[in-house]
Amino acid sequence: MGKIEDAIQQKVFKDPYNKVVVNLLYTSSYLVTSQHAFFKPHGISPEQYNVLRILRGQNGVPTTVSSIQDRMLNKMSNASRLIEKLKQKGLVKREECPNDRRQVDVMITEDGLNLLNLVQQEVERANKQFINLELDEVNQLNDLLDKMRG
Amino acid sequence: MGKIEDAIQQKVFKDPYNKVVVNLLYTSSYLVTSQHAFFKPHGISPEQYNVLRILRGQNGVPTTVSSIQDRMLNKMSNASRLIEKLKQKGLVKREECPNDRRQVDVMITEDGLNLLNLVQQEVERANKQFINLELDEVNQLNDLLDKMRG
DNA sequence: CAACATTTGTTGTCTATACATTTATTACGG
DNA sequence: CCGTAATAAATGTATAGACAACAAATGTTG
Repeated sequence: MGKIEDAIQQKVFKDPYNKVVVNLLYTSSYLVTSQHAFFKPHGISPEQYNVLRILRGQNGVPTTVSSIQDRMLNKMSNASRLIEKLKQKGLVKREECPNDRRQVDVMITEDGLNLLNLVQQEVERANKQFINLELDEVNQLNDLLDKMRG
Repeated sequence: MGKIEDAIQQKVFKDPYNKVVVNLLYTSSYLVTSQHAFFKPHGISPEQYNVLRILRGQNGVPTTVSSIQDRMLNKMSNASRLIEKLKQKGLVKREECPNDRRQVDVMITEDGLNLLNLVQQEVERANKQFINLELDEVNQLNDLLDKMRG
C-alpha cells in the first residue's frame, strides 16, 4: 500500500489537516523527482518545459518576463534566469520591447516548438499512467485541490 | 474562486489526469512558499524543521544519516548537508557510530527540542487554517493522494 | 587473510527557489 | 519640464534538490 504513514515511517499525525499537508508535499516531491528523470534525456528541466508550454500558448504573440512569471507553477521562481537558460539552448528568443524598453519580448523558436511537441506526447502519456486513479476520482481530486486553496 | 485554470491562466488541459499533475505541483508550491515565510523568523527552513521532527520521533535513540534520508519528504534531498546546517546552529549533534564507523549517529539537542516545540504549535495551527476544507473532505483528499501513488 | 564488492557518508557541480538589491526606463505631480 | 515614484528586468546570495564521484569502513569469498 502507498499510505503516507509507510512512505515516511510516521505512524501518527496531529490531525487529518496536518497529515494532508505532509501528504501533498510528499506526493509533489514524488512527481517532481520522476519528471526530472523524464526530462533529463531531452536536456531540459520540468520548469523549463513549463515555460516553453506557456510560450507556445501565446501562438506567436511575444510575452514579457513578468507575464511568464505570473503563469508559472511556482510564482517565486526566477523567470529571468530560466529564460536565459532556454535562450542559450536556442529554444527561445528574447528582444527588447519597442513600446516599453523596460520590458523584454520572449518568443519560442522553431527548435523550441519541435522539442516541446516531441516531448509533450510522452509527458502526457506518462502523467496518465502515473496516476493510479479512476476518472471520477481524478475529477474529485482536482475539485478538492481547487477548493482547499480557496 | 481558486480554480487552477485561473491561477496559472491556462484554459484547457489535455485531460483531468494531466490537469491534476499541474494542480498538485501548483498547490504544493503554494504550500511550500508560505511555509518558507513562516519558518524564516525562526531561522530554519521547512526541510530543516522536518529533520528535527524526525529526530524527535526517535525519543533519544540516535539515528543514522541514511535512516533520516529514508524518512524525509523528499527522498532526493541531501540529508548530510541539512544535518551539517542544523549542527552549526546547535540544534543537532553528530557522532561516529561505535559499532560501524561508516555510520554517523545523529541526535537532536535540548536547543533543537525547544525550538521544535515552540514552532510546532504555530505550524499545526497555521496548517489547519490554511486548508479550506471540511473534515470529511480532508480525509477524502488524503485517501486520494495515497491511492494515486499506489 | 587478501582481493574485491558493498555500504555509508561526504563532497562537487548544476539547477532551481526565495528572497533583496540594483539598474534602466517610464509615469506622474508639482 | 524636473524630480520623484513606480515598474520591469537583471543580478547577488543563500538554501535546497538532483545527481555523480569519491573515500572510508565493512562484508564476502576464494
